Amino acid sequence: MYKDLDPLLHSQLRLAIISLLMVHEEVDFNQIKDITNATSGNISVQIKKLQDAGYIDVIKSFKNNYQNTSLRITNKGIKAFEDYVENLKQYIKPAK
Amino acid sequence: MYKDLDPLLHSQLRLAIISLLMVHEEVDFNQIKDITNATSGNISVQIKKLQDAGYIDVIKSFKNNYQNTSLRITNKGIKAFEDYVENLKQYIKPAK
DNA sequence: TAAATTAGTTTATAATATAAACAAAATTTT
DNA sequence: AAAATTTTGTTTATATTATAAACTAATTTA
Repeated sequence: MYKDLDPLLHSQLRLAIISLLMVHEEVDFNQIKDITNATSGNISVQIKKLQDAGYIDVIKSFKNNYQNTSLRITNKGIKAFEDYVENLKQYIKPAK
Repeated sequence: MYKDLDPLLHSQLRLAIISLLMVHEEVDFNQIKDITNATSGNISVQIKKLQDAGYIDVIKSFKNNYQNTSLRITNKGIKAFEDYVENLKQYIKPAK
């Protein structure tokens, strides 16, 4: 009945990051910081976890002389998100 | 934009328990064990947390000579669940 | 050129989920 | 009827996780 929820996505900050990436083609570090109000350290750690899982691609470049870290969701990430939402529905839309 | 998710509900097992209680007037310890496949210890701890938060009432009685622990959701619990779901929607239904 | 800002990483800590070990009463087995 | 087993949980220990503090390195400003 209640399927397991992917622990990588069942985390407020990582879910917010993935959610942003489902809507915007590409999102960078500072946008995430502004929108989520999380600390840089926290964001950095969660990005690495999502990257290690193959859920996102991390693109490092330079923008007006500063380093820039940009993210894109992968197909694997999209699938994981969709599965997560599908499973989650069983919890939040309880039907008799 | 992304509102904080109540940490008490953003936990797979506690969410499953609350979800069950949103559907069934009263649910007992063993039903939770059967449905969730969680260990007794885990369930016991999570029940206490939900009780401490005032989200559920815990009714201890005897049923055919054995102790029986039964749960009911409180109004506060219902409100918390509804708020949680409302906030969660922003994460899982990302709109441009 | 010293101080401040930008952009992020690494490391430490605090909280949390989870299971293992334990307890107490009831039942079954020998 | 004593010993072993089952039922119904609780307490305690451990492993994982989320999060922030401390740090690094480059750039810009005073």
